[in-house]
Amino acid sequence: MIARNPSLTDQVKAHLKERIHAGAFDEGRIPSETVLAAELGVSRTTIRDALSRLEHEGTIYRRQGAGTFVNPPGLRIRSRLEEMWSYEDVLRAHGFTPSVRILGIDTLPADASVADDLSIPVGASVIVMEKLFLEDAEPVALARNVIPAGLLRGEPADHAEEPVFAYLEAHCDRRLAYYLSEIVPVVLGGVQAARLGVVDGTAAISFEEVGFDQDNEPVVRATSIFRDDLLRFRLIRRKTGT
Amino acid sequence: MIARNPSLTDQVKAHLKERIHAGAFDEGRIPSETVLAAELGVSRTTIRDALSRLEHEGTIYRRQGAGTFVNPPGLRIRSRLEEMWSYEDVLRAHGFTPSVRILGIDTLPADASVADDLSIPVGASVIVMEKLFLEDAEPVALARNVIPAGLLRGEPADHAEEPVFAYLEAHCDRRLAYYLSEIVPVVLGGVQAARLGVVDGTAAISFEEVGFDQDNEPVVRATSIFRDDLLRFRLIRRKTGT
DNA sequence: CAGTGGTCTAGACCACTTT
DNA sequence: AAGTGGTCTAGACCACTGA
Repeated sequence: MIARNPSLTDQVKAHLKERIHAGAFDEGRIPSETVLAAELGVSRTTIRDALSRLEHEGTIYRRQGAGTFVNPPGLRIRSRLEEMWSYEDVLRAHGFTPSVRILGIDTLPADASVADDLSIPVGASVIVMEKLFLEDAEPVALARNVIPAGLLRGEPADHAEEPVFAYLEAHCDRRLAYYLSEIVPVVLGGVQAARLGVVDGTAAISFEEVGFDQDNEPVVRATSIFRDDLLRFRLIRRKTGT
Repeated sequence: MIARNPSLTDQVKAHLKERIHAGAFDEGRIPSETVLAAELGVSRTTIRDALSRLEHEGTIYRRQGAGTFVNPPGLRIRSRLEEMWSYEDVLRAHGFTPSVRILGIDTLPADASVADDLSIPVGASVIVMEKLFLEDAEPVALARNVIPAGLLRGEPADHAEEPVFAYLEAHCDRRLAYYLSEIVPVVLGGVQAARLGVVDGTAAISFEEVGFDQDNEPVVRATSIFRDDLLRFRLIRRKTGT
C-alpha cells in the first residue's frame, strides 16, 4: 500500500470493492473511516475519497452518525451508463464474449451537422466506420463512428477492429476524455433492423454523441444502436444542489 | 462567505458557476486554485472540491500543469440525466412552464414484480398514481408511480399534484435519496400514444426505476415515458478506473 | 454519552505544462 | 525555472445517531 500510480485512493477503492464483493463485511456494515485509515495506513482523507467514489457508484451508502454500509441493490448494476467506455467492455460486463465485424470504412465529405459537431469545415474529409458487435452469431450493437480525416496518420483501415479510443490513440495520439451523449429512441426498420437481426418496428436506444480528447477538442462523432432485449442500460439518479 | 449550510464548497461552486455563465473569465481561463482560495478566503481544498464537481458536471475542464478552463460544450447541457429530479424541474430547465394532470389514483394489490422491487409481500396494497405533464395543452411526459399503501399517513389523493419526492415527504416523512433506473425504448401505441398525443408507432424513452429513501429502503416504483420530440436527455460519459 | 460521518484548514510534495 | 493542477497528510470542529 505504498506505490504511486495507481493512486493511493484508487488502490484503497479497489481493495474495499474487492472485500465488499467477497462479502467480507458482516451485516453489510463497513468499518468506520478512522478504523480503515489505521488498518490501511493512510489518512482519513484518502479513505473518504475512496468511499465517496464507491458511494457515487452505488456500491455503498453512508449515514451520518450511523456508519457506512454495503448497498445490495447497487451491486446488481453491471455497467453504469456514465462510465461505459468501449462497447466490448460493456458486453463483457454483461457476460458476453463479443466479436466485432467491420461493415465498412469510407472517406466522405462532412455534411453541415457533422462539420459543426467536429469543428471542421463543411465538406472536409471524414472517415466513416461502421461496426457490428456480436455475441456468437447474434448482433447486439451497431456503431457508426465519424472521425476527421485530417487527424489520421496512416491507413484508415489499420486498427479498425480495435475500440474507438484505441484507434484514436494509435492513429493520432489523441486520448478520448469524455463523450457528450444524447439518448434517442428509435424504431428499427430496413437495413438497420436486418443488420441487428430484429423484425421491423422493434424499439431500440440510440446514442448520438461527440467524443472529446484530452485538450477538449472534438475528435469523433458516434451513433450507436443497441438491442434492448440483449443489453439494457442502468444508472443512478440523484439530487444535486444548484 | 462565512455561513454554514449551504456548505462552503456549495457556495463556492454556485459562485463560480455564476461567474462562468456570466462570461466573467477571459478566454475561458479560470484563475488558479491558489488565487481563487486567496480571493474567496477559503482553503485550496474547498476550492478543489467545488472545481471537481463543476468538472464532473461538464462546466469546466482542468489540465494538469496548464490550468482550469470553461468548457463551452458542457454549458449547452440543460439537464443532466444523472441529476434530474422532479419532472417539473426538468421541463422548466428546457424552457417550459409545465402543468400536471392527475389521470388516476387507485389502491391495488401488488403483483410479484412490484412486490419484489418494493420489498413488500405479494398482494399487499399499493397506491398507483398516473400523471400527465403538459406544456400548455401539449403532453410531454406520462408517469406512473407505485407506492406501498402501508407507508402512507392520510388520504392518497392529498398532495397528489406535487412531485413524488414532496408527496413522500408529506405522507410518510421519507426523503427520496436516489433512483436506480433502467432506460427502456418503447414503441407507443393505443392508450399511451393517445395520452401523449402522438401517432401509433412513435418511438419513446421509458424509465423503469425504483426510488430509495434516506435509509436505503425502496419507497416508490416509477415508470415514465417522454416525448422525444419535446424532451431529449443528455449526459456525459467518462472513463473511470476499476 | 461515545462514536460516526461531514466539513474545512494549512501545508507538503509531486507531475506536468509553459516560458 | 516558475506556475499549474494532482495527491496526500494530520488535525480540528461540527451534526447526527444510537445505546
